[in-house]
Amino acid sequence: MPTRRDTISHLLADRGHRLTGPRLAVVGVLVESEAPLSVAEIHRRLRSRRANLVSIYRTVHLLMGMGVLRAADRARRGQRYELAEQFTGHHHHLICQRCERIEDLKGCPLGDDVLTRLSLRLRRLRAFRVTEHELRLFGLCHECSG
Amino acid sequence: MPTRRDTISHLLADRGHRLTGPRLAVVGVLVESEAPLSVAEIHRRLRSRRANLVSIYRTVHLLMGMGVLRAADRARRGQRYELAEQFTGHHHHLICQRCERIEDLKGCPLGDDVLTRLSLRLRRLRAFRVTEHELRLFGLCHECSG
DNA sequence: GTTATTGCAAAAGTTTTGCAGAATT
DNA sequence: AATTCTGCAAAACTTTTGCAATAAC
Repeated sequence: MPTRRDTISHLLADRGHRLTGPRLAVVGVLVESEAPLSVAEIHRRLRSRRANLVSIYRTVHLLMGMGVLRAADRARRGQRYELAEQFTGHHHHLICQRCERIEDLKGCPLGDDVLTRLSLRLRRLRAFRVTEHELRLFGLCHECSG
Repeated sequence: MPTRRDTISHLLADRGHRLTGPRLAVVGVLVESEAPLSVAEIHRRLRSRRANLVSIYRTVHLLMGMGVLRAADRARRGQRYELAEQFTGHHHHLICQRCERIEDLKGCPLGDDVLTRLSLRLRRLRAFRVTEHELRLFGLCHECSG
């Protein structure tokens, strides 16, 4: 059974990309990690010298283009802010992947019951206390899907 | 009935903050906006001259500290990346608000049925085509809630 | 041997900080 | 009048780009 590392290496090779030290190192770190990592964190886990920071950026972009990686926070240009829910009411977001428009979706597709059960379960099983949640629906807005 | 703008102005004043031009301008833009805005976008909407970029940053931080604003993408230090779901399986994230640890939550609290109905509804009513979704549960991890 | 890839240097973009002058209370 | 707040300048970070040297095929 091939490891995910091997699978991704072959994907790279098959598409004509070279299997270089920095690329394999970055893939290795991402495969081992149980959580999303920033470029700086990848660099740190490589003990700073198996790949230059710039090469990590380039490798990450290459892997994103191939669909092997995805960005956990997708804000491209700067953090975005909105009024707290005491002013806006509870809502979530529709995010267009093409034009980056963000629309509000009032209310909550997760019912109160689902949320309550989920919170209880996470508290018991993982000792995690949920205080807030956020649902983001990605896709194409009415302008971009027309 | 007081506008949200008035409510926030009074909150500022009550806590001893001064009601200055730049602050009121930033609050005004955020109250009017139907979507989260970056600092650069706020600046642009103010036609660049009612407040300096630096003052917008400071106002945003002030309002965040007061609980009036919240950040839509919460990554503090750089974008984070993870393997695509073809490698990890469908999952969501538990995010600790204290130590910023991110844990995976395998599976999906939104059932297939909820998701299907939601997608259909958004397509019909808003012409939005959902292709992906992401649920983030914020709270305290087992280390931080102990 | 060819060509893609790396690493350095440096630029571009975002966010933070220090400080003197301006504005609010 | 007393402070807080602003704007400028400049620093600290994160991310991107150009180019010569290096490494993969």
